[in-house]
Amino acid sequence: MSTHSSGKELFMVQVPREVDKHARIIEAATKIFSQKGYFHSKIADVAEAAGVAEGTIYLYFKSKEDLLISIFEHSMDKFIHEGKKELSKFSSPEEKFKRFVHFHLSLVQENQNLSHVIQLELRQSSKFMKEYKADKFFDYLRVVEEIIEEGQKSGVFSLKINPKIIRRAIFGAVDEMALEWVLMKEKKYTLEKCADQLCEMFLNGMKANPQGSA
Amino acid sequence: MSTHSSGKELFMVQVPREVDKHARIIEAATKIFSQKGYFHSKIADVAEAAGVAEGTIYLYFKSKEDLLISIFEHSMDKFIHEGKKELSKFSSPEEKFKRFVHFHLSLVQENQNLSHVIQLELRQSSKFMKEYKADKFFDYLRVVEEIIEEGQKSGVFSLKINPKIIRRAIFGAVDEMALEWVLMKEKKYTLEKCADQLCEMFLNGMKANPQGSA
Amino acid sequence: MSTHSSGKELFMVQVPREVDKHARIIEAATKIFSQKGYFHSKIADVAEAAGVAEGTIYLYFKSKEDLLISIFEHSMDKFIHEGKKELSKFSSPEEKFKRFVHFHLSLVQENQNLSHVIQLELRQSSKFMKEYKADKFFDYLRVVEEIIEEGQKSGVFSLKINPKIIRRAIFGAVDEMALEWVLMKEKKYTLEKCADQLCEMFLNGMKANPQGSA
Amino acid sequence: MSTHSSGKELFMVQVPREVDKHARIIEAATKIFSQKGYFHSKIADVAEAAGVAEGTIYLYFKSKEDLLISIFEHSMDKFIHEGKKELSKFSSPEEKFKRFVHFHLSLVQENQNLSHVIQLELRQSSKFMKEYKADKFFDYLRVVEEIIEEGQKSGVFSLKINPKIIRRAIFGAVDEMALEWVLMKEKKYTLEKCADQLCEMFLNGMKANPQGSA
DNA sequence: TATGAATGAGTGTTCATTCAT
DNA sequence: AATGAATGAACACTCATTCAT
Repeated sequence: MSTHSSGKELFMVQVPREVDKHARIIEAATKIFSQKGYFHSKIADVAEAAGVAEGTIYLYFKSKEDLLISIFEHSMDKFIHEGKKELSKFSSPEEKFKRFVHFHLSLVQENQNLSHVIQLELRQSSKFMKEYKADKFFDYLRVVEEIIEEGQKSGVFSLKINPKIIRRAIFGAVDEMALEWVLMKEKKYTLEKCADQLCEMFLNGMKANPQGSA
Repeated sequence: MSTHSSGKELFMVQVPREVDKHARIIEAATKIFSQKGYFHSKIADVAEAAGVAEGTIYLYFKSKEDLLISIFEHSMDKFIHEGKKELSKFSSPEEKFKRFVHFHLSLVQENQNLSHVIQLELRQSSKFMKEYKADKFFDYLRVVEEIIEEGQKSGVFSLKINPKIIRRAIFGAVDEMALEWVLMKEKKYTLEKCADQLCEMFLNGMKANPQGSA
Repeated sequence: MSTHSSGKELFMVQVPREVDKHARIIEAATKIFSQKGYFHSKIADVAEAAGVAEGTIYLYFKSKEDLLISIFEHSMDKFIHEGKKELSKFSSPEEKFKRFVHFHLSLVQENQNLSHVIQLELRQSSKFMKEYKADKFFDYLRVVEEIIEEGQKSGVFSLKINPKIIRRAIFGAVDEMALEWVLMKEKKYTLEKCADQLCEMFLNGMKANPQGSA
Repeated sequence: MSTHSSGKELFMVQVPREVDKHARIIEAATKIFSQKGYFHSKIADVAEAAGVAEGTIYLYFKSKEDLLISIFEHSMDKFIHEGKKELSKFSSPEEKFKRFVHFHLSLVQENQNLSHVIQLELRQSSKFMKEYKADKFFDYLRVVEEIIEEGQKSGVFSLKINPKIIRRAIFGAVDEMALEWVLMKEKKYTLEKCADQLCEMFLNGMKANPQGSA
């Protein structure tokens, strides 16, 4: 869309900023919400950042809360889809696991504002906490769960592991890691480094005991 | 508590129930904030729950935000102190680690409202995020870090582990676990079970390689 | 009406459906205003009911208030004209009076939405209250006044009656009657019945004293 | 209440304007609503006129609409009560009728703003139109109905009169009269004069035919 | 100390009106 | 002429905070 904007202007001079207001508002809101926090952000702030009038926001979103939730919905589908595609390139569960960790962390790195909003601000919406969280979020968790189960079946991950419990622990670890990194002002280490450390520990931790050896 | 208040007044005329009130307000705020969320909670709600007038809250706390932060401060000192005491009973880093996980999870279990506030609501305060988080929260993280370092020194934990990174991953995993458990309506498994799974995985994950094998 | 529109276009190319639209908007506004009240009606509602775009309304009416006032103007000319025509069929003042009451009530009955708007919503317009009311409305009142005066001259109505005062009382009675009837959900009696009762009372009330006494 | 305000200030300097804020707000709202119309009146206008802060209004009234309805409720009880008391002084239905007309008109005269609000602005409230109107307003109408029925029983009013229909006609006539008078800038005649004209006409109109005489 | 009535700044949302197409 | 997306001024209502008692 934005990739051929220069070409567009050649013969469509009169469509100056009409490039999907919906997307522009989402983008602006993500930035503002992540900077100031949801409750401290005013609709006027978002409107200004998006370069539209306040009223325009209500043409695209029912309410401020709807806008917040839309940020989440808008991104999650894409991420889960991309994530699955990324993982499908690899067959070994260990490799998949590494890819998952790297993918999640790089996603956070590349979408820091969005991550911030999803991790922190979204919980301000009681509507979201009641209605949405389960669906999309558990889709995401299930990806981890499936990797673990696959590894257990192929004998590389210990059968002692309860995938339903550990999937959440892994998510928590990866996400907290990401959050720290996002909030960190002077980055002390790369996310790559973090990813490696995490993978090393988790893969070791879940490794099936080399029972045959004894 | 209030049953011997008349006796108290005999020799503590000037501290009749204020100490009591401070605590009662903290307690009420913790409950209300965790139920409704910080921004959706009104000072009037807290006042009612604490059984005091709205104005009274301002005799003990500078502002609503100050009250929120006070909840954190009030509890962290106690928890870190208790945590260190608990851990000091054990000498092996592995045992200490297990204790830490169990201690944190049981703390969450016994103080669900407080956990909720600290984990979610506190981040609403920009003042907290800027000024406080580092101090008390990192004190808490440092406990984990020290256990890891101790384990590395004594040769039970791998030297490949970067304590500064992994401490946060562990905290994230344990805390997310706890959060899930707190939010779970029908508890599908005990926190003990979770703790065991976490310990198993982390201890395996951090274990020093059986060097002798090479 | 719309059935011969193709023929119309043959020699009236420049007035294709505008006349139609003006009327359609008036009609739609009358319906919407009477259903929801003037302030609770949105231009968007009227536009939808009229089957035109919002902006189109502003091609025919200066403002929402102008639209409201136009409803009144549009109908009053017709009604006064029809009323006078109807009354002119009768010569006796008493008969004229009866006709007037019946005519007004049947007008209300047949144009309930319009009546509602004129009786209730129109007063929301300060412009109307200041500028218009006098003109058209007093034209209407004058019809009653003239009947009374005529009756007084011909000796059937008492000279004690002050036509300027009583015309308004009569209008108020008839109109309140009509209003009640319009708002009444289950019609308890016909407007004919009401008209008869009103005429009976007013005609008796205005009747000249039995002159023989002097 | 307001009659001894000067005396009050002598020894109650510190209760300067505390004289029933509820009443002061009602009074201010009545004035503002009648001057500008309900929808054109802002809460800020009412607050300023009442000498209170905007928020204070919401301590006494749930909403702007509630305030409007309260104006009505607050006055109707009093008026109906006073009206019945006034009427009870007289026994002849004709005299009662005259009293009713004079009472209503003088009420309007003395409470012009209030009359305006009740007659015009109140209808803006859909809540009122649905829930309240029936109750209090019909109480008022019933007073007229009872007078008519009493007169019919005692033989002074014609049995041809349907009290349920005529009560409304009378109310409409009296009220329209009052409304005209309220809106009239230069009063062309006294309300007394109007009252006399109305009574004369209605009493004649309802009079039982002197059947025996013929 | 304790109260809670009063304050008034602050903001999400609406909707009549405009104007580029 | 017709459209309807965009505008932005306007306003009811909330609620943290104050302060007279």
